[in-house]
Amino acid sequence: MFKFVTIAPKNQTFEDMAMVPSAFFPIADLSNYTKGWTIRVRVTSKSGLRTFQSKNNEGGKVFSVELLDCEGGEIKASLFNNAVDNFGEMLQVGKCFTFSRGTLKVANRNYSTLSHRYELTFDRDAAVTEANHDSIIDTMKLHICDLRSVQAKILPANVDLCGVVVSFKAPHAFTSKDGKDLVKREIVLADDSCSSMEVTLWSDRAQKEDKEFEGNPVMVIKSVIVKEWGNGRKGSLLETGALLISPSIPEAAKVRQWWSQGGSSQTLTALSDGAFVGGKAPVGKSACLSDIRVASEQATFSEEVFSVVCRLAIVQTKKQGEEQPLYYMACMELKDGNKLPCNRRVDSSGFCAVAPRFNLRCKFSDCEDSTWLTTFHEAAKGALSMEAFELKDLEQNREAMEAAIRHSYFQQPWIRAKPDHYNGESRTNVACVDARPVLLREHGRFLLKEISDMIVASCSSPPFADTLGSCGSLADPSSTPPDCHGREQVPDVASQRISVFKAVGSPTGPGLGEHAVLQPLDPTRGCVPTSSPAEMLAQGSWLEDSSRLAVGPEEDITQPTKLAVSRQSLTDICSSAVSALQPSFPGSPWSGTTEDEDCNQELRDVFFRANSKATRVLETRPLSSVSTSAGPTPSLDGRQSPPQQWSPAPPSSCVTPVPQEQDAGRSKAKSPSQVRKVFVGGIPQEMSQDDLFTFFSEIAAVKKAWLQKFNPSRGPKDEAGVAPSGHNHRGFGFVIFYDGTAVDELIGNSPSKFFPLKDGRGRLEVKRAMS
DNA sequence: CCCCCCCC
Repeated sequence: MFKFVTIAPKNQTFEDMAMVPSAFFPIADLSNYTKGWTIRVRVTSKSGLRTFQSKNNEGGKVFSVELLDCEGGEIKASLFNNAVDNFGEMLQVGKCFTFSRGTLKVANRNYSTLSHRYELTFDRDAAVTEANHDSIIDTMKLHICDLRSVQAKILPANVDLCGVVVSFKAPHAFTSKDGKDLVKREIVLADDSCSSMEVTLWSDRAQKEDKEFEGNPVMVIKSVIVKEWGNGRKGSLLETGALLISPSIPEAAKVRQWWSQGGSSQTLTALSDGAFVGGKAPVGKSACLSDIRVASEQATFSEEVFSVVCRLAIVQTKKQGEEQPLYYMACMELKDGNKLPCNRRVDSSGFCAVAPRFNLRCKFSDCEDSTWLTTFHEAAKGALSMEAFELKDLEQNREAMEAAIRHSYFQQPWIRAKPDHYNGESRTNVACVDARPVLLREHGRFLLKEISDMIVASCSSPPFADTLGSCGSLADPSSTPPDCHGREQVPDVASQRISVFKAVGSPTGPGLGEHAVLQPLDPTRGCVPTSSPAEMLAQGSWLEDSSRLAVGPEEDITQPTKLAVSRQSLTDICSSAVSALQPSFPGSPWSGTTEDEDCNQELRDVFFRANSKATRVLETRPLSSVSTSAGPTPSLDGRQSPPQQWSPAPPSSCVTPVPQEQDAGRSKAKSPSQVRKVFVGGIPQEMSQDDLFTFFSEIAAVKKAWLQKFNPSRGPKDEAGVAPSGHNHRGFGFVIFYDGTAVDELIGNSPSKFFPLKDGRGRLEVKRAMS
């Protein structure tokens, strides 16, 4: 992955080579156990001087340098106050010095781009002398990484790049929101991994003459911070970094050659796509709530933002019987420097202008999972479609307040959620950073495309290879409907029908949609006649968003069978396609417009295309994670639902009213992912995440599998979380199956089961996951 | 002892 490149100074002599550096301590070995060390180093970068007000109100000043020694060790050093006076002028980039009498402390990962576990600080005791014999120390150390691998990095990432300047903008001067005058210039770099990324240069580097950027020069840029921006990734060259134009290093020559021998006309994969759909934060990856759960369990430093269409299920109004505050009074004064309100909590005396701001814990649900998200003011306004003062107006009456909140339950926002970070530490908490109305048209089309793609995929691959596997192993054959398998052998195109199901469930139960009852709905109209959520609630039930698409013979579905487990993504795509396309859905932009008809046509097209290919796609997940055996899905009262008439039903009658779940609100039920998740121990270091996935895929359909990495915050900086000993993971991991019955099959009632590895190198221990 | 990687 990393290429190790060093840039040697010119005129390196034999004498230099022969000079034994043993008198000097290797930077790489410095730690806070090292005493009496002296290092001999080259300054490879130097920051500007900063002044500050320390906590005891004394003024201070500091600047920092990066130091490189002859063995390639690098460390950051900060010089304070007296050291600034004594050595500030003397320390210049490119020159060599000996340093001693400094203090070592564990490096703060946030502020150091180097990989050293420690950093140095120097103050009045510091001893720094200029050294002459400097030529055995390289002038710079690069860890060049190609752009394609930047795409896969956990963000924010710090990388060194070597690429061709494929385009550049003019320098642009502006004032930041903190009042700083800044100049930036954006360039686009491309390399022989056939990828390109936008990188922002600052101040002097931005103000180099245009001609420096003309003619597709190769540039090496060291210390680029890569972040998610818009729908892509974008780099920014740090002050401590370096910009080399057309350097004489092998990497530059290689990229140059690639460019001149056809690279310039190749199609490049662009990592940067600044386009926003709206709003300031990144739109994020389209996901399900279970993806958020998995990401938060992994506790990485990922900045990934997830974009989920889901429903607001519950707001935490009480915690262990205690009423929870739903908003707080915040200072509305504008902060100096920028025009944003300071939002600090103020006491009841309120010395400055105050306004209520939401601070909620909200549970959101989608077709697969539910998750609690910290939901601050802006996002809460969107999720509740309510202003905080509307709630405060009811403060005399708590019940009215809670009722007002409940009124917003089952709204379907489009949220963006982001793992919460605090001082650079990743926390298991996830925050909802934004909630806004679903862009129904856009979302519906997106889903339609997925449906379409899946239908194509399921037609081209052996139909139901995986389904049959699952069906065979997971279902009780005696209770499987007889024609479930028979039909697949000889598909009778003419008799195939497409059915759209919606699952009807109670919103209060765990994992919304358990105890679901299937309703065949009208395929010929291409849309699902349904009641509005308000009507459903009035009936004491709710048309849950986990609608399913099933394509199959009519008779298969008129018997409300529990359908075989197959493709997970089918669950995903159906989760909102139908509601997004419901003309009757309140507020739908399609309502009563010609778009209404357009979208129905699209839906019809997709369904009929599927129909003509005689595809049979069955249900993807057990509709009840309580009952996992195959066979008829019982309705709530324990009776089998009667066969449904295959005819369009008027909206109000197409949904069977379902009584409120008796055990609504029970709290001990496992979430769907817990039921389907196992702990795997005894994993050899050579086993990769993909191997883990493959291993268990041979047993049952695996949704996700991952290895537990070392916590990067607890070790030397290494974004891959690799421990110093070269271990790739902690020897254990987790697997989530599509279906909880896989876990039952695997483990049964035993505390754990062992699975030998094929190559005889030990065995894996599988247990039920604790959470 | 500090800065918190700048902007759209």
